[in-house]
Amino acid sequence: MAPRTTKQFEEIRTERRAQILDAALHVFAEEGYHTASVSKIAKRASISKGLMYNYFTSKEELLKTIVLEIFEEVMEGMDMKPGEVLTKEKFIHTVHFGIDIAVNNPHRWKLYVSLTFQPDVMPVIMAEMMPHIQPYMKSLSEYFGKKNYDDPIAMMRIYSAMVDGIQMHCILDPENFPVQKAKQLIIDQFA
Amino acid sequence: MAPRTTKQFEEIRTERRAQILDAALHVFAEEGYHTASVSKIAKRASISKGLMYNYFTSKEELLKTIVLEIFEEVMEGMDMKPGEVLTKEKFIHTVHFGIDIAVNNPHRWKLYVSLTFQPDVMPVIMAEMMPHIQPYMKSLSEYFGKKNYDDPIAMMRIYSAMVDGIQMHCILDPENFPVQKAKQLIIDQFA
Amino acid sequence: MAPRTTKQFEEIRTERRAQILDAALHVFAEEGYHTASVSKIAKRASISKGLMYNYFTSKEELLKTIVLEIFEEVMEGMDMKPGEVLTKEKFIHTVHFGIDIAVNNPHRWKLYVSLTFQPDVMPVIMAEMMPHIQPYMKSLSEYFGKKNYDDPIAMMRIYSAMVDGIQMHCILDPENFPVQKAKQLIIDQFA
Amino acid sequence: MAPRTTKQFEEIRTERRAQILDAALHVFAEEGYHTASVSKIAKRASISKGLMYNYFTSKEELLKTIVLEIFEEVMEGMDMKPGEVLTKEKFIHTVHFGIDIAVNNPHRWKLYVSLTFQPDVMPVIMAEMMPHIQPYMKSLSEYFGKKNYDDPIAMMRIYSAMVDGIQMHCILDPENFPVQKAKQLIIDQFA
DNA sequence: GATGAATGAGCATTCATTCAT
DNA sequence: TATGAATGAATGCTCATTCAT
Repeated sequence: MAPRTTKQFEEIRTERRAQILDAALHVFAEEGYHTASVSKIAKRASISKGLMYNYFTSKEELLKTIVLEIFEEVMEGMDMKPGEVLTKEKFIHTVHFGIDIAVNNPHRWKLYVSLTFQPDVMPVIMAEMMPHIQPYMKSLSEYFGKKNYDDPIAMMRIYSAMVDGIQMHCILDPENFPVQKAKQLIIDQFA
Repeated sequence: MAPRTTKQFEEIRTERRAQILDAALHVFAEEGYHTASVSKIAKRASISKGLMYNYFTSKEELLKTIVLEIFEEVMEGMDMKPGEVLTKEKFIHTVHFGIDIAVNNPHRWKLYVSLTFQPDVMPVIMAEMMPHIQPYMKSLSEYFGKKNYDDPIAMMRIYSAMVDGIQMHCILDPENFPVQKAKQLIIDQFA
Repeated sequence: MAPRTTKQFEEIRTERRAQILDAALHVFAEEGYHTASVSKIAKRASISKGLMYNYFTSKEELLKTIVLEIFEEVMEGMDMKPGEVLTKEKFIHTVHFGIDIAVNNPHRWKLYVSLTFQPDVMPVIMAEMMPHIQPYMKSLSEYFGKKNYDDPIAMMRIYSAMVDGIQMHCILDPENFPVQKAKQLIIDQFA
Repeated sequence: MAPRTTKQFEEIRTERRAQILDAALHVFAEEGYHTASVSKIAKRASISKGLMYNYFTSKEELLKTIVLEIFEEVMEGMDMKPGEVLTKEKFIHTVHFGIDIAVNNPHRWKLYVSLTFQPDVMPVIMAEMMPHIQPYMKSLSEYFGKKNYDDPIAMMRIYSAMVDGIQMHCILDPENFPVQKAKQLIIDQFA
């Protein structure tokens, strides 16, 4: 019988990979990174534990991959060129996008935030992310500078904190949290 | 040797208990709840593992105790009677106190927040807390109602989210976060 | 495409086989039998794991094959007919050949010796070899008998032990071990 | 009830430790280091796997401990001061002792030799030992120098090889190998 | 009260081997 | 013939918890 073509193999791998990542994300979100067991992830992905290790070298790599994937999605969605000066429209788009992404990906976001508070897992990942976040924070500071705030960096920090708080509540109680109103308040306050 | 009096025993117990809780808090904060080992906690408290189990029935109980302790401290500090109608001064005090407590107890607070995102540990504790939080949220809603906001409950939620975000950033970057300015912004916005 | 002839297929098989054995030998020698993984062997032989199992039924068979191959090479090189009475020249040739084979095939020999000390793998192989070694040991005993040693079998054992020791050191430190001098000493002592 | 005294704890630990090392030695010798499982060692020592890790941090540490213990025993038994010039009597004692130790500790010695051929385990240990072996090799070289051999270092190497070969055969076939005769031959040849 | 030896279930990870294509 | 995805049993190791003293 003819062996599988390279393309067939690639398709299998791509699909399986996604399957595993999806399973991992859900199990991580449901139980937390440490409590989640590889067995459970494999079971949820309907594959054997061994196969998981054919795709990812460790439980930690699974985590890193998930976190970096959403991070890239965010950075891309923000669509901010390094050094770019924000217009009001762009700023407003940023607010909407930044909050919506948490609303639309509650699992991923929950995982992401929970990791921020787990001193043992994140340092490596955070270190990798920081350089990419810097320009975004700089753009924000400059935007606030343009608006004649006396301490634009402080404003940027407060703005970020408030958005993070809103994201948090969106995740923890998506049913009841008044997202739209919250966005409007942020925009009225900072834009 | 003269036998110890009951009172002496009690003193020893009280002190030991505090010793253990303090050790646990630090180890939890440094390594995260799951990564922290009972051995390490015992070592840090300079007692044996066995003795720890004489004071707390499990690692989880240690956690619960810590969380509930800070929770009680918060509720007490808020000093809000059920059904009480907030004055502006009281509201402002609430803002200050709520943020300061995170600033002054970063370890405890970090632990507290991280647990909020660990679905496997907290549910029990959260369930226990909820009834105590309700009246506080009600008081806030009513305060916002008095100020003629059209949806005071939504305001209360947004306010809470923003304060939580600020607390978070205070913990994660205590050096650089502009706490005072943030408080002022909150007060200007909501008081 | 013209179908391959039977002969062509055979050639491919022979070559592949050698390829695999060579890869296995090197990986075994570099990492030890147990540590070596089939994946690595396949990779080194530039074939798939599956194909390897088409040629050898197991990792252990790979090992057996390698060991038996060198064993046959040795027996052939010794060129000793069963029952043959050794001349001095033949004995000297035996010494040279026996030591040179280790010098010239350090990988194979190292593997061979290491297995001698791994009780879990060799018994089967050793059992298979023993009958072939017997006549060689007998010839040696008789040679020593002719030379009026009072216990020729003991001499044969001691001689073998010393040669083995020399082989060992040749393998472990080929740069510095004085092979020629060692051979001469053996010959002076026993021939 | 009175807690155990420190001395009692020490006794328990000393005994258990020996128990575990003994079990490990036998299992290693019977199955080889890699094939031996920690479970089996624990079972043979009649303790739980967990307890083993209370005494040794890893399977590898078990191995190191065993190897270093016998190594120290050997060095002590050789009783050779660094820089010491060997007398004939001392040299003869060395031969006897060096071979007897293998005869008397076949398990340990077998383990020791097998490791010499396992490229993945020993490097670290060997590196640690080398400095201690150097002076011993130097003393031997000097002894052979005194006897007017033209290349005393070569003689020392050949001597070592032969002794190693004899040790090897003593271990592999203790019943039949003529130890006494072998010693005598070595002494006649080199002393 | 106090100790730390002891347990055992659980976990991440590896790897020889099989099998559909 | 040839591939590499897939399996699953086994392994080293950890750690909350118990218990004899």
